[in-house]
Amino acid sequence: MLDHDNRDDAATELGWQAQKSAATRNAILDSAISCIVEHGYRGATTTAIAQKAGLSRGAMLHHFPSKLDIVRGAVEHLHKKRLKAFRKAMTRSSEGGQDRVLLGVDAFFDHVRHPLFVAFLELSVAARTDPELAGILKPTAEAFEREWYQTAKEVFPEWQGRDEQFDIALDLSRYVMEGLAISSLTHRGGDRDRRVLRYLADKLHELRDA
Amino acid sequence: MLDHDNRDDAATELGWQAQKSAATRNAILDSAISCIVEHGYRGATTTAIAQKAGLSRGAMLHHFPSKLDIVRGAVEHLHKKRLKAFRKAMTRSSEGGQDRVLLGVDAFFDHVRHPLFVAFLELSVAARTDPELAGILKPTAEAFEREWYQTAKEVFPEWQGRDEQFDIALDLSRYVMEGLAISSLTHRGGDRDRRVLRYLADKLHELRDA
DNA sequence: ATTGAAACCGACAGCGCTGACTGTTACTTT
DNA sequence: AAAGTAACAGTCAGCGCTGTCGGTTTCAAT
Repeated sequence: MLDHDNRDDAATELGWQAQKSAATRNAILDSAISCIVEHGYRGATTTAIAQKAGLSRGAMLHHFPSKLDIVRGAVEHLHKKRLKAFRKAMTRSSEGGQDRVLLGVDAFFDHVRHPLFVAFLELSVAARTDPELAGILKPTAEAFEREWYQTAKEVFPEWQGRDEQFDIALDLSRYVMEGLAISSLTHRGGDRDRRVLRYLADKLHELRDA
Repeated sequence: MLDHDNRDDAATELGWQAQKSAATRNAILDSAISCIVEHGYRGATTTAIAQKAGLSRGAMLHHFPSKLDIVRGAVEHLHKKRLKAFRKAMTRSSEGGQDRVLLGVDAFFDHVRHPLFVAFLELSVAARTDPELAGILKPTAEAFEREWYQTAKEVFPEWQGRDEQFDIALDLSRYVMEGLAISSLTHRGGDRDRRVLRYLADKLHELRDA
């Protein structure tokens, strides 16, 4: 009765249906994020999401009864992926034993140029004029920020005891990076952007060694 | 034939109709910007714009045949208003003879917290996924940046001859400010933001006196 | 094998937005 | 005074998006 085909594989443990269900749910949420990146939040229609996910609208609305449910799931999904990517980039940058600050700056810069950040930006802007979305996004964004802060602290233990400088370094980096990211939406940043990043890295060194 | 009622008043010189036409055109463009701030770019429908401007949709479509025409006008309108506000704030800050850098930082910070900047941000983000809007916005944004740069140079003549430091100071300020502005869409910036601004002002002093 | 449920599809009605059209009033020209 | 033009209003059809509903196939349980 309960002995013949489970308990050996973490994947099949759930049974075929549940497994497939989880797979299509993931496909839908990935598609939703892609569509937000590609068409903007308001342009990410259920039709487009279903099409890119490879199923019919009816099927999709079986997994997520309404568009708001998709958004809820997508925001959560995005949060996890973004945090994971950030962790990976940061820990990898901490392994190359050279200039950890410089590597961190590069990793962070890649982070804000990544499509996942674009999706988050799109959601943030849309949430400003969409109370329902704001209600979904706000707690998740706050959680992200906390975990992001925690991760940064773990990756850079050499700032131990210099809390104030570290906070300033983090905030400064974040604002410069995000400002750079949105500005690069309209204008093509070339040498001047690189110069600012070099200056930023310089100041981060100062803050660490001060 | 050409002697009886013009040539005396700059306002009536245009005649009643042309004058009223210009007034309603302005009202429409103001309303468009307001609606973008209030409902986002995609939410700024012709219905909402006409209503807030105080006329019927039909009347509005007499002045601007299509929505794209409204957008064209609004972008231009926004550009002028933003530049004017920036100039005013900057020159005013340069008059108070105390710490010009600090006053400039404050003025700039006010600038990115102003609704006009929100409108511009909304347009920038929307333009990422809307080629038609991008075609309208891009040249105007580039012009704004050039004139903005020029104004800054005029207002702060004491940086004369320190071009590289000045460019870094400007870019740094801009990215920090804009990053701060978009971050404040989601999270409530309190003391930490003030601390970063103080740090920024500090570094600007360094750049000037280095 | 049969019953039940879950994944999936296609069609439908409702709604908001856009742009085109006709009609009305006020001003301008000769 | 009459003809012409500009400002304005209201209605209409077309289109895309959302959410609901009935129908079909595939898996799971007895």
